[in-house]
Amino acid sequence: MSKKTNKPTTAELEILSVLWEKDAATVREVHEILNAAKPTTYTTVLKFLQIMDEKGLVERDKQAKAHVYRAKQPQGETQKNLVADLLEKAFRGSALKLVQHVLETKPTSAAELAEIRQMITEAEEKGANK
Amino acid sequence: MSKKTNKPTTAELEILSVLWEKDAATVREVHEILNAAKPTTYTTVLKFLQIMDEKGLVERDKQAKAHVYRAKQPQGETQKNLVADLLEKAFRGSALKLVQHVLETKPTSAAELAEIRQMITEAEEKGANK
DNA sequence: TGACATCTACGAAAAACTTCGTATAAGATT
DNA sequence: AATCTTATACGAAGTTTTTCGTAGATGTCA
Repeated sequence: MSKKTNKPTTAELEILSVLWEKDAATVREVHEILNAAKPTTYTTVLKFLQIMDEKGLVERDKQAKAHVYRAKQPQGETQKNLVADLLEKAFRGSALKLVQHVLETKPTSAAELAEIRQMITEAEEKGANK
Repeated sequence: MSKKTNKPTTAELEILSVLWEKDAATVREVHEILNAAKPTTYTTVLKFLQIMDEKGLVERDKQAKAHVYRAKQPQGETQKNLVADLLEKAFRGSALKLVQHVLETKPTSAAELAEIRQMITEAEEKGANK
C-alpha cells in the first residue's frame, strides 16, 4: 500500500498545465503549445504522455485516431500537493513567510487582494469556533 | 554569461533548510538532523555539501578539523525564486490561487492571519499610489 | 607511538529525468 | 492499390540527481 504522492516533474507539470487549461488535448495540440514557448519535438511530448499514462497522471481516450489525453488528478489537488511540499521543504511550515513571498513576487491587483483578504476572514472564522 | 538561477534540487533544499535554521553546521550535524527524518548516510550528506560548495550554494570554513558549512545565498532569496517558479509553472501566475492553497493546506494561527492581513493592506497601499 | 575514532576526498554505480531516432500502424488521397 | 500523411510504440542514449563504498588524512589518547 504505497502512498504515491505522484509529484510531477518539471516537464510533466508543463504538460499538465496545458491539459488543465484545455481540459483535454491530443499530443499534437500539446506539442504545438509547448513548442511555442520552448522548442521541443513531437515524439518527446508523446513519450512524456505515455509515461504519465503509466504513472497514472493522465488518462487517454484511444477511440479516435489521435488519442485524447486528460489530466487524471484535478488541478487543485496537484497544486495542493505542490504547495504542501514547498511549504514543508523550504519554509519549515511557515505559511506567513510563503504568503509574504507571493505578495512580493507578484504584483497583485486590488481585486485579488480583496479576495485574499476575504479568504483570511473566512480562515479566521473557521479557526475561531473549532 | 550564464544566468545561473542555481535552483537547488530537492535534496539540496533539505540541506539548505538545516543550514538556514542553524546558521552554520558541520556535516555531522546536518546528517544527524536529516537522518532523523529520513535514513541517509554520512557520506551522502558530505558529498552533497561538497557539490553544493562547487555550485556556490554554500561556503565552508576549513579551519577546524570538521569543516563548517553555511548557506551562501540568503534564505529569502532562494525562497523567492522557488515561489516565483511554482507560481509560474503550476499557477499560471495566479497569486490568488496560490495563497488560497496555502491557507487551506496549513492551519494558520490567528496571529499569523493578522500579519498576513497587514501585509495585504500594505500591498494595497503600495498599489494605490503607483 | 600505536590503536582508534573522526573526517574529507573522490570515483563510480544507481536511479530518475529528458530527449530523440526509428519502426510501424492506419486513415486519407489520388 | 499505391502513396502520402499523421499517428503511436518503444528502445536507447544523454543528463542530472542521488547514493554509497573505499582510500587516505588527521586528531586523540592511553
